[in-house]
Amino acid sequence: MAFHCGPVCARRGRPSPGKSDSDADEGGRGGEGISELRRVGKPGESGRRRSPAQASREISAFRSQAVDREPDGGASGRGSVKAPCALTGFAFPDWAYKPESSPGSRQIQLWHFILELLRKEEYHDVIAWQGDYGEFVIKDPDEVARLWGARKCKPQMNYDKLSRALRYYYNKRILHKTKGKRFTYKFNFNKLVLVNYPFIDMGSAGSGVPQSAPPVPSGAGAHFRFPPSTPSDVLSPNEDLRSPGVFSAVARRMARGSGRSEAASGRWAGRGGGGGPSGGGGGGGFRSILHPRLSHDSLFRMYGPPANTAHPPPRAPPAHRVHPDPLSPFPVSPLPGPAGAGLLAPPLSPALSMTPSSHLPYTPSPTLSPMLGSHFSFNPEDMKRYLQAHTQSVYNYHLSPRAFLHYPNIIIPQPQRPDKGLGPGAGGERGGAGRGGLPHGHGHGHGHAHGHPLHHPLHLGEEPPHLSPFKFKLQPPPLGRKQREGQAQGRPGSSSSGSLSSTSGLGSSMSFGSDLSSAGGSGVISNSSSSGSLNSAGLPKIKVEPISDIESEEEVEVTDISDEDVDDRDEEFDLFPHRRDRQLNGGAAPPPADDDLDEDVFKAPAPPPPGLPPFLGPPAEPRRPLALKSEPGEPGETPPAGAPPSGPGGTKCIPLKLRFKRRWSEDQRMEASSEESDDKKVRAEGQEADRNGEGEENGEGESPPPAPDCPPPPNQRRVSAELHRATAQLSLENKDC
DNA sequence: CTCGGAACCA
DNA sequence: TGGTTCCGAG
Repeated sequence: MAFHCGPVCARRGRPSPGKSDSDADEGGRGGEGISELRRVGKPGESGRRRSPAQASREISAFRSQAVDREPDGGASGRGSVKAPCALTGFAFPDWAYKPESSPGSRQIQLWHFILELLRKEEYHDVIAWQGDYGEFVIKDPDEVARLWGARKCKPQMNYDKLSRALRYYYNKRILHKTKGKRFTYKFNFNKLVLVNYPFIDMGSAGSGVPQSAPPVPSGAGAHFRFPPSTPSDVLSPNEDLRSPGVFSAVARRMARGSGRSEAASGRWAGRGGGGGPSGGGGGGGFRSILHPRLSHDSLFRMYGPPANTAHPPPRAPPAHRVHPDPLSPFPVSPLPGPAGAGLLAPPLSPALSMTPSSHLPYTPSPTLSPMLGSHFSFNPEDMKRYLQAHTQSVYNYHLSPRAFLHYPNIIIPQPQRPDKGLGPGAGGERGGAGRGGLPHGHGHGHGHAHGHPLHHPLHLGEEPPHLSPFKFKLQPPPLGRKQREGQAQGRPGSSSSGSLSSTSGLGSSMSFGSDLSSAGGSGVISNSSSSGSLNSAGLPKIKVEPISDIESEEEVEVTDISDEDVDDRDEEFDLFPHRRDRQLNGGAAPPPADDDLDEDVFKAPAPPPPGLPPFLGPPAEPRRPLALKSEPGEPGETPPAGAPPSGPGGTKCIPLKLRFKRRWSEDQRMEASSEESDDKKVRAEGQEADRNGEGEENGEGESPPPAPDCPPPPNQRRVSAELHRATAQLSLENKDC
């Protein structure tokens, strides 16, 4: 067993570059000796014989690490980020590795390592992407364990241990297990990305494309701060993961949002298509991503012409899930191969895949990308682009129309958010806006935490002056299974955990700055119209269109950012949006309406309570507030059974706080039952998906690519306008209340 | 196989 | 913090 622990191991730090081979030392180091004795017994890894090839692989693996770190000269230079290594293609910012930043992350982390292996073709026989986006299979567990052990200088490493480590990621949401499939796990790239790059300023993304404008280094006042957060932030499960509130939100949205109807069900629509292996050129990758349901045209319509004129006309309908690289979860293969073209950014996240490429302003261009060759990179720039794209997509695409309206300029929280400790008001998660704002509620908040607005194409610039950190986070911290259980038990009342408090913060809920308001351009509205799903999602329950029959609920599902947060669920997988719905249903009580509720809350006219700026009613915008809830009859708002009594009708007037509370309570309940929910959700989702015609990720097979449906009706805009109005009214009402 | 608790390490 | 190592349970 030769593990290469050499240099690498020696220092916690990263191996020095180049050393690759050297490492061969085996690890014998006693350091860990601890249990060697014990371990001895285990069969395991130890014995594996490796083929030379493997050996080489190992080496390369190590090497890659070292290499990766090269500074990139490129744009990325900014900040502490290190340049991605072209060689590896997979680069992480230094901080990712660095100890200093985060205590925890001094060394390479397992997920990094996994990703690394994944991106290397050499290891495809050992571990490879498979199935849904982000899903990978460990073909040779022992080998992977060995490699890992080598990297960590833990000769005794075996799959059992490695898998344990992997399981810890579940709670962090970095990974989750694909049930039913052996050795199959799925990355939650959103988390990874978001987590790591929460600070990225999306603002630039807006219209445009970053291409021309590389992200500005933080120094410049730009929002983009690179290394703001410490790595720890990055990964920390509780907050950290979420921290990227906005992003999260986005992600969620992506996942969930229209998701359900759209991508959601489908899994990442993106998968394939576009880009070819090479990443298809610039936009290609994304393009492929478009949600099946939406046509480019629609998108455009919805959002208006892409900011960049440059965009090529929408292509033919993207093939869903077609990927050049079968192995890769990304639309564009992240793999090092030829694909060089694929820029990481976009492809990176499976989530992205969901996004419609069309708008993406972002066009991957080699030039732009520092990492040309690389596919997956954490390079800030790439990430930024990625995120931007993400954002856009999210907002544009996945967010509810409402969201768009309101959040046109969503800002990403700055790295240093004060909010951390936010009080109730603050909302717990840092994440700001995205997070969903209100826990269930809608988030009206302003999400912007200052910062970085995501803009829509429509509104680019405005950033709200305020930087408030995101506040709303109602969600309780993600719970582990155990925790959940515990909660369940404990939580008779409602949220037991402290998280609540944050929740309570309803008020805290996100605050959207004026930004949001600004957003609204018509474009936004149109969005809503886009697909039924969107509508549903977006606007509060107004059914603009008869969406498919699918349960409106689902369709409705998500919507705003606020929803987003819906919490953990989302969080869990941003990637997997659907779950949430399921959960609701499954969840204890939540009546079908749950979603509604959730949404309701959000929907509720959120007149932002004092703390919250009105979600809807953007000041800036002339448009009137939407009727958030105009949901017809939606008792939706009404509290679910368990929910507090607000009459259906009455609900409208209910103070936001109450609403939030209710929502919160519900959530809590749900959470309690959540355990099941996952599975259930999954199933449900799957079902739904099926209904929709889209498959979900359920581990099982891949579902066929979803067919796009529901082109947005032309009148959507009108509708949306109406909605806005209604919203506004509601808002007013609420205020009164 | 998978999960997750617990103790422990760095 | 992020595993690593054991281990019992399903």
